[in-house]
Amino acid sequence: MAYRSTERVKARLSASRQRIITAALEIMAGHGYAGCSVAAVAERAGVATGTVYRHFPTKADLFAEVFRTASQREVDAVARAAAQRTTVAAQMAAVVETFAGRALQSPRLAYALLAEPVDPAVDAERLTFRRAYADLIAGHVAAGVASGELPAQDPELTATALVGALAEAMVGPLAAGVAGPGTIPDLIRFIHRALGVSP
Amino acid sequence: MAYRSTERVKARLSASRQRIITAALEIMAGHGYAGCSVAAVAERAGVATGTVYRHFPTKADLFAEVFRTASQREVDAVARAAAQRTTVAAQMAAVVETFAGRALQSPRLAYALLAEPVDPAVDAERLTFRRAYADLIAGHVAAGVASGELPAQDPELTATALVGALAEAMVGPLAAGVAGPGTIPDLIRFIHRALGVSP
DNA sequence: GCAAGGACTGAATGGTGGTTCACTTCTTGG
DNA sequence: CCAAGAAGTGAACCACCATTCAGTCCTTGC
Repeated sequence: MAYRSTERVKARLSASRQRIITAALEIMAGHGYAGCSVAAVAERAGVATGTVYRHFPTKADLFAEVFRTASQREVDAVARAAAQRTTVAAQMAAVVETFAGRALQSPRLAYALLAEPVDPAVDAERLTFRRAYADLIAGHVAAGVASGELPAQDPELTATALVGALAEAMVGPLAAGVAGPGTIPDLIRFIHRALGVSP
Repeated sequence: MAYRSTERVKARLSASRQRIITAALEIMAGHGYAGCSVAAVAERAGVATGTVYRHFPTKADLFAEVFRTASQREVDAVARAAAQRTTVAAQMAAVVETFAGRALQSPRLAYALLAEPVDPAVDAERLTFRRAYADLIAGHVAAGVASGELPAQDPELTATALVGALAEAMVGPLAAGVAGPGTIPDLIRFIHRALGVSP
């Protein structure tokens, strides 16, 4: 045997794979999923289209990973912001502010992640994205119920419904490019009421 | 001139057009939007594919109308159910029960109308669907705020968020085919809290 | 019955874009 | 430097389907 993959090659492969994912993310942020042909991603990553298929079996697999990466980043940011607060009320305010703030910062990407039409296989990844948010929120809600800060309720259902409310409330502003100044505070008030935070 | 379209022909044309819409709806209810090739719709309607294009300029136009028809039916049913109640609390309970009940009755269709990936042009029609629900809810909320049954709030934002909550809460059950027995009552409680209905 | 003109047909067309693969280039151990 | 084998290339391929259109069938008023 005259060839065995070495560390240096492994690193280059991994870097190449990463560049493809990054390129896909950048195109999504600029032109949405609709602008993400495999050829365009490859060109931006500086590789040939065929090379994309050395790293991902299908386009759907590539974008499943792209969605996973982007989602993780968003969920982490929101989780980090919430973790710095002590009451559930403050935690949920942080969730809304962070989620909405970041979405409005990159509206095209947020739209792609939240609502843009995509292949069914990629759509499935979106479910886990929303699920991750729901889990995050459900954790805080359950803690709030346990501590008595919130009234008794099903944390899962509350969290799911809140994720839907948050996403739906952002679709309009994302399409418009900006949110009215009252939107975020109003949304926080809505969510506090929905949680049963005592006024 | 030896030919002028007569009533009988007009009626046949209109019936044919209607059959195409109905066929599309039936296929959506059975196999989702994904199963709705023009050829499949035409076959089910008992016409040739070309005939579809004598009634609709493009597939997107056909499905815009299909979505509009189906949506209107849903919104009307929900509006009718809500109109029979007198308090906002009862009206919103009726909204949830009717919306969720009907969705669970035809889960595939509900999924197609709510969340399935579709052409952007058809997706736009979906926005008006959600908008119609939001307007319906916003009307009741505004009345409730005016009468003092609900605390001060932006009825538009509340309604939008509630539509999102409702839709999101249904996606899981729709995928599963059934909702847990507590889902609908819990959802009603959630929505009552979110509206600020006094307990 | 017949001419005019619309309705209907469905096989052929065409555009799109994901996927492949024969070939080239690079990497490795000896 | 060489042979073996992997990585990279990108033009060609192909499947899928919406859309078209030349030919056929119907309907109408005379």
